Amino acid sequence: MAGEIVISEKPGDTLKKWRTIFKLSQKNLASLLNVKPSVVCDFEKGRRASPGIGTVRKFVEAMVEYDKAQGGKIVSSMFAKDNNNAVYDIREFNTGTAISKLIKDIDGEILSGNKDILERPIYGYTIVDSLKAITTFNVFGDLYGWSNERAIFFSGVHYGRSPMIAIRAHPVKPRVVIYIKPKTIDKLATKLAEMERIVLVKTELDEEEIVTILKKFN
Amino acid sequence: MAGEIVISEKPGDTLKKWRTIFKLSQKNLASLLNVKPSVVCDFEKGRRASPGIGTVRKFVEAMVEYDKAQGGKIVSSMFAKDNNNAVYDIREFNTGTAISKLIKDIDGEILSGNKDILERPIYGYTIVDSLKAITTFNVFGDLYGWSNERAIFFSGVHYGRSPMIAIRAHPVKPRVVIYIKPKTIDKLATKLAEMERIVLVKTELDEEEIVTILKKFN
DNA sequence: ATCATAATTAACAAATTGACGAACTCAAGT
DNA sequence: ACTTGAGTTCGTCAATTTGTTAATTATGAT
Repeated sequence: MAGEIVISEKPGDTLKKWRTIFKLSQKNLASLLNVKPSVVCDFEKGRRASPGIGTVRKFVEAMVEYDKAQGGKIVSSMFAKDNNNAVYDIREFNTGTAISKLIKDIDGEILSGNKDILERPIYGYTIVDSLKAITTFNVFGDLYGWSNERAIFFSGVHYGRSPMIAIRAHPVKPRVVIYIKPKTIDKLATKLAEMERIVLVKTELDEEEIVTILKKFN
Repeated sequence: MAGEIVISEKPGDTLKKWRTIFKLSQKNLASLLNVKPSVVCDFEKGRRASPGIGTVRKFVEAMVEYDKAQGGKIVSSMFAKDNNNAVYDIREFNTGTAISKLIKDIDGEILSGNKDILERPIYGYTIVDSLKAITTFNVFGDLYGWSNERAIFFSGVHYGRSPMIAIRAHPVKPRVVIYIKPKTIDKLATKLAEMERIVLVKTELDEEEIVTILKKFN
């Protein structure tokens, strides 16, 4: 998002694109930024050839935070494009939860990854149907504001290669990756997890059971 | 790179990080930008809190072009970390070559992807050992300056899933993906190619033969 | 201790940005 | 035909950036 704006020859157009994605009017966005609507328009229309990165940051942050306040619908919708719901569940915690607690609660088995980060907190999770995820959306969506302080569950995992490869290719990485009832685990997957310093976990619980357990988290 | 600079709380530090990665002194970089060294220092030290995105672009472009002029060593080294050479060959063309010509010359068979882009030009290629690539480096390296007007060859391909998934997860995509002597082609790979509007090609030539042929390209 | 090179800082002019407000266009409603 | 909402254009102006020069401080190497 921020990067895209900087790179594009017409930053204003990109800015506008994102504003419309977030379903904001110039007026709305302006009020989020505590400026007048004409300011937003000037930027979109490219009146300022080279806006400062501070301005870009403000725009991006305002939109992401606005969405978050609305329940993160836009962000979520990037996951679940086309109603083809690849995202089984997605939630943010209000307070951090230790990785180790989450693993214990879902009866997970650690397959690989850095054990020295097990006490770090995470602030949310996403349960993804691997295959659907890959075929229906831009994998993680290049969304600024997505922290890596979160866990990602993958269901429908065969060897566990593909999800880890997608993660490897992506600039923003989760802290924990959990495979739901994987058939087997490819050696490459564990190796990649180690390289990315991600904790790789498997669980034999199904999606429903996991959601029930995670409901208790706050 | 550009995005990283914008997002980081200390853009100056990030700028410096990249300058050192490209092994440039402030003086060197300044001369590439046709400014005095003190300007570079001012940015790195954060004396200019919010540089314009044009400035950021200039910095990034200067560094990448400088590297390219030196033979693209830094860029290449991002590919071939640890001397674990996953990149068999990498080159830029001076003039564009039509995708169709390249495919014909390497005796390629089109598996899937948009045929309406076959006459578009590409400006370089990379031959990658898939497995090594995934295990040894940040896949494509988040490097600005990498155009998507290029072809990527993958050798050591089994089903063709993994390379396409990596591409799907990555924001910058090549125009053409060529599998070198694949065992078989997974349906998912062709589907992803279509979705990404990438031309997916296979060839039975080996790396050496391909390089010989591409040597003639300019 | 000295010389050269790299990096930092300060002081300053010119250009640009960031913001405002007022006037204006361009649909949609009603 | 009138009103409302959304978006555009533009003159204005303080604050900031962009760039210069010159002086000062590390950091090495001999």
